[in-house]
Amino acid sequence: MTVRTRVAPSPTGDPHVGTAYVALFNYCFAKQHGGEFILRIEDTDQTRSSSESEQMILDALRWVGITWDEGPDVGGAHGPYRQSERAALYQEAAQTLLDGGHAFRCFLTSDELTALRAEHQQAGATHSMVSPYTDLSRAESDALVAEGRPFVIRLRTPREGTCVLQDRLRGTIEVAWDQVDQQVLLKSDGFPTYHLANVVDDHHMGITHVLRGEEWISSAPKHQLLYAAFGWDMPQLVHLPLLRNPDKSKLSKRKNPTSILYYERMGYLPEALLNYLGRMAWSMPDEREQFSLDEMLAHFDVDRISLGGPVFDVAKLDWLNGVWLREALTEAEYADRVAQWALNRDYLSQIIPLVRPRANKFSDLAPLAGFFLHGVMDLSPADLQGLKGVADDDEVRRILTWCLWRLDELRAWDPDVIQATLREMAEVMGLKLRVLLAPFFVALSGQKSATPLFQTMAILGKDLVRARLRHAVDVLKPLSGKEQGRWRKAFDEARAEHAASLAAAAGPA
RNA sequence: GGCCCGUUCGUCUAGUGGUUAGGACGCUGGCCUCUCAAGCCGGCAACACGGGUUCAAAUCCCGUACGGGUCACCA
Repeated sequence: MTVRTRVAPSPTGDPHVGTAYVALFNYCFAKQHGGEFILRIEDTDQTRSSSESEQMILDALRWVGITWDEGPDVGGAHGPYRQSERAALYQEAAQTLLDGGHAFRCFLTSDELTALRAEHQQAGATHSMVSPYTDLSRAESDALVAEGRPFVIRLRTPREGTCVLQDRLRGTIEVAWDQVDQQVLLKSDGFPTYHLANVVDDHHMGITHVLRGEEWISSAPKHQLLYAAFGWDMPQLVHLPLLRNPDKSKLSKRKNPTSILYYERMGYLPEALLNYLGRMAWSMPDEREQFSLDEMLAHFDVDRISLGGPVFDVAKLDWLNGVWLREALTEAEYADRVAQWALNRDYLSQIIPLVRPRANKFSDLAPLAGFFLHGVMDLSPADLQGLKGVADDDEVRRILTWCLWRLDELRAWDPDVIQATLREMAEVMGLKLRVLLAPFFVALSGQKSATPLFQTMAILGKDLVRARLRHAVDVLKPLSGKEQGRWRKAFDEARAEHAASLAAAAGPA
């Protein structure tokens, strides 16, 4: 049997380092067994998935140096590799489950569901929730469908006994069946949830080993149930420990840069980033720190994965990247990489329109545009103090924090959108645009004035902007947990108020 | 809160019954040196706790504590 593994990202945002981490382990495992590694796009969430995100994820994985044998862009014998293009398969699978009595239609509306959930919680129940439609006869169920009642298809779970699972790294895991919920398999929009699509695809794509994040352990019983219902062999499960923030929580962009694009932008070598990810939860048998993908592949041993969740430590990544830069590249390669990074026609041509009006000679460019080549800016509190129209440190922190939150919601990232957003924030906060923008110039360029802000932000990119703004806040005083809560509430209220006043102004004439 | 997973220096880790518990990052002292890095040499620093099992436990078992995940028509 050929070993086949996969990574199955959901195209709902920036390419995450966690995706590269999981991909790396899957890749190494498959390749070292002479197997195949597949990339599948899990875009069953119609409201959040986007093709831009999919493209970014593919590009980012390629950038770090991971390649796949089958995938949406390279094809393969088990396609299509995008779940949105496999809808019929899931419909059919759901029907099979329904017919076999392994699933049932649930006609609960979302309001009813919410109410039920609240009740369930209130009662302090220690088992999972059971739908009132669980035991509806097929005839009754069909009748409701004929009436046109919307429904979802849920998994029928045993209410007693114990589910026994095997995890390659953790051994036997036992879960009482009454803890397993009647997971929605097919949503009312006809799309499958992760659980159904994942099992169906892994089977049809011949996946033999599933290396995935630890967060999936608790849903493994459902998956096992599905495999059994279909009469399929279940792949071997390997739950990898989750990458963590310094505070040990699951790595999140609120607390740590998580986008691969950020690391690319900061000037890390893809080889170094991948090398670093390979050091997360794993080590070379001889404990050497620096190794290439091929070297990792040659020595990889899935059973030597350690289980404590590793903290993603940028300081060590910096050191490792430095080792690559100093020792692994020739000078010529080094020059090429620098050019590739930022000193290229493409990047310069974005910057030049902004600095050309301001420069009288090329040597003016360094002070004018040097910040385009920086990581986070080297700031002291004084740099952010005494800005005209800004009351105090807390106001600067509040401006940056609120705008950061608002900016995080943006999908598009271009000068117009940024401009509209910041103008809106000025209104929300009751500040003149000029005043609101003042801290931005300092945070982003290190100077009180710089190139036009909105274009500048667009060029710097969302990730770097986020990092610099957050750094500026931290330089004054990091946001405490308490402030975070208070400010978030005030932020939401101010926005609601602003929206209301807009509505009133535009109201019926 | 229920359930599940985890726990070796601050961080990444080696270690699978007998080790002075090793390495790496960071921090720190020194050497080198036109400065700063880099490099080299040294230092600080860990088996969460409590019970067992055993001649012997970081390693096996049980509890406790702590951390994490999960309880969505998101993945």
